[in-house]
Amino acid sequence: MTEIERTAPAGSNITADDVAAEAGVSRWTVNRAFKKDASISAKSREKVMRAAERLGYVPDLRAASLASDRSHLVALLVDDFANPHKLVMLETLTRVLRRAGWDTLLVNTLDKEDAGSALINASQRRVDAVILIGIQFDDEVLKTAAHARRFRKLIIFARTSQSPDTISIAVDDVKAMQDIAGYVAKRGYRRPMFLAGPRTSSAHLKRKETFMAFWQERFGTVPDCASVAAYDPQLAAEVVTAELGGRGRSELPDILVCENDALAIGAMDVIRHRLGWRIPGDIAVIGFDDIPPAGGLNYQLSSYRQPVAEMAEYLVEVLESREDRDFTRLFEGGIVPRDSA
Amino acid sequence: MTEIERTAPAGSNITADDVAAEAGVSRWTVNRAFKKDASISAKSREKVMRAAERLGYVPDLRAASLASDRSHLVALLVDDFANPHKLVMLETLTRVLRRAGWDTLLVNTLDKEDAGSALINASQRRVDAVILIGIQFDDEVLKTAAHARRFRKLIIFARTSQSPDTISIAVDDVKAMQDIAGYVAKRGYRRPMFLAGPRTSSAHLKRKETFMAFWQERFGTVPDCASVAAYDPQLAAEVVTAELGGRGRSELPDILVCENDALAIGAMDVIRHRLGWRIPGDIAVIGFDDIPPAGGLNYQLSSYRQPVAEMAEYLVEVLESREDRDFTRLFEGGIVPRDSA
DNA sequence: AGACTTTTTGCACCCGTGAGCAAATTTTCT
DNA sequence: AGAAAATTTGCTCACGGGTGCAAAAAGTCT
Repeated sequence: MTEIERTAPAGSNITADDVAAEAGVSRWTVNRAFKKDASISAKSREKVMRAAERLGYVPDLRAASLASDRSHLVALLVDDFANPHKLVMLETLTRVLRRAGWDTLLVNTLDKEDAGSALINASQRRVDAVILIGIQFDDEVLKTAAHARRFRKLIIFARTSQSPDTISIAVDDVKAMQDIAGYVAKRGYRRPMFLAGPRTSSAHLKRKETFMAFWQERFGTVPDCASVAAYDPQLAAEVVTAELGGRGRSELPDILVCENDALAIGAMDVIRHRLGWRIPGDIAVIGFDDIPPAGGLNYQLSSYRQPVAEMAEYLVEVLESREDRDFTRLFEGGIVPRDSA
Repeated sequence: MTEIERTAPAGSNITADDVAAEAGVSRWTVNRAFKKDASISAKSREKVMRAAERLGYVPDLRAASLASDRSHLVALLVDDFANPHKLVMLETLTRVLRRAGWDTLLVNTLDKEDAGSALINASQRRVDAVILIGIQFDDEVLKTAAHARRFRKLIIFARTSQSPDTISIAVDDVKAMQDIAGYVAKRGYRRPMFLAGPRTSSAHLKRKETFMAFWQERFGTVPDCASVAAYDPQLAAEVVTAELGGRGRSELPDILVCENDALAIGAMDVIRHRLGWRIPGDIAVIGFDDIPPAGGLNYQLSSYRQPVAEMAEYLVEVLESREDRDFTRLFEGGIVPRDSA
């Protein structure tokens, strides 16, 4: 190796020491140059940055994280990839987090048993926080999490949980579902059927309960109800076929209130193409989440939009705050009326 | 702090030293216990694991990565969240990678200008490889990548690139499109129109060119062609409206060959609901990727399925191999015929 | 049992950076 | 100019674990 070698040979390891030598300062000055709000003169920073540029140096975040005990890294645990809404959430979260200087580890929680090992996975990378956006995180899993916990914050996003040591950032499901129920009633529907998703003990959506309670109180009747094992349009299609197939028009509910759009879309497909009814003529449909296809020409699905971006911004605030007590922060969205109901 | 403190107080930092003390061995024996294929007796491993369990110890992968220069971490750069196929790819990749012991950093490349800084981002985490699954990575970006490169491998997934130092893992677009063109011809369609996605200089899909060439050679005519600025159903809808709106039935192409399903689905929506034609009666549609809704009741879209899981398995092989020359590995999928064409 | 081979264990040194303090330098004020 | 205050810089020690070798322990053979 000659001394002339200046430009970074691809793959080599330029460290702060190399830059320090090049710039004629100490290693610590180099590190300070890369740190915002560090105590360093504009002149030396400039000098360092120039040298770093020449050598192709970027600080090693592993070492930084090791030394400072802050990784600026979060783990996103996801298990529910059949729901198109997940793509929206992933996009929003990664965008907002990255803008704020946070990196995201995407962990696919393969199945329920796997949730625990996914948490250990995250622990080993020493993430600052774990964010759960999935459905199969029950109390048991969360308890495991609390045990082997090597991260400061456990955040449930877009869902609320009663578990201790857990932060929830979600839409106010009760308020939202009351809005929907009110909308359904006001539009004159009187024989609703509720299409629910899977039930988990923790991190529960209170949508079904709220709707049922509302309806019973208002009209004294208990609506029909069906449940789907996952937020998957195809599964929803099967359930709706089983429920509504063979019914005459008069036996049909007048509206299908769905726990979210993934279910609603599967239901709409069945209603139109397998059962041959028209929407909203024969039966109306309303969903939740306002996923992209809901606004498309084909579905024109009335839905409820969560302020996902706003929730993500708040998530960043939570990550950046020092305190780590548990709490729940609720947001409010709004109904997006379209043709389907 | 008393000496009685045994169980890990949540958030504290148990290190290999602590476990070593607890198990009555040296720190290195502890680390060996956690390393597969390490030179350690079954007895001491057992002893160590028991102690680790008691204290709630898990090895720190930051430190491991720092010391060994292997992070077992990859960065996934994604920019194209409007395409539902991305969700499938994300699911498959994260699942397969995790099974093989690799963690995934999901980086949302906000826009074209941002691609460079996304790469630096990944570099700072010292990932072992960067995987690109997006559309806006042009030669310039890739050149930047090659420059500031702190990772061993740059892999373009589900797309091919001519860039040097770049590994491509993709479906054989030429072969695939020839299959599709053959299928279209055999089904008797004679006035196709091609709906293409955005063009990028590098990492190009050769689908359009292949289809055009095939058709010209076979029938001597050059099919109509339209182009959409992103793989987004909504954008596709606009383009198709502009192209086909106002045409009479006889002026219509008899089939719309789409570069992928995201475009096809947007096109189908317009054709049915805005233009009022029937599929495949008035105009047929064929896509690419076989995204979930393609198989749903509503679309029943004929498409081409890529062996994504198989490609992901191969990706793992590439990650695990030592050599880092550039090459391209092509896979073969197959047409999934449905009602739309 | 003694000599030799194989397995297991311990150790020095290194990976690249941060926190916090003391020394050096610059700026400000009288 | 000289002293005090403010800013900048360098340094020690620490973060947690991997590499490769040497010492120790265990197993094998005659």
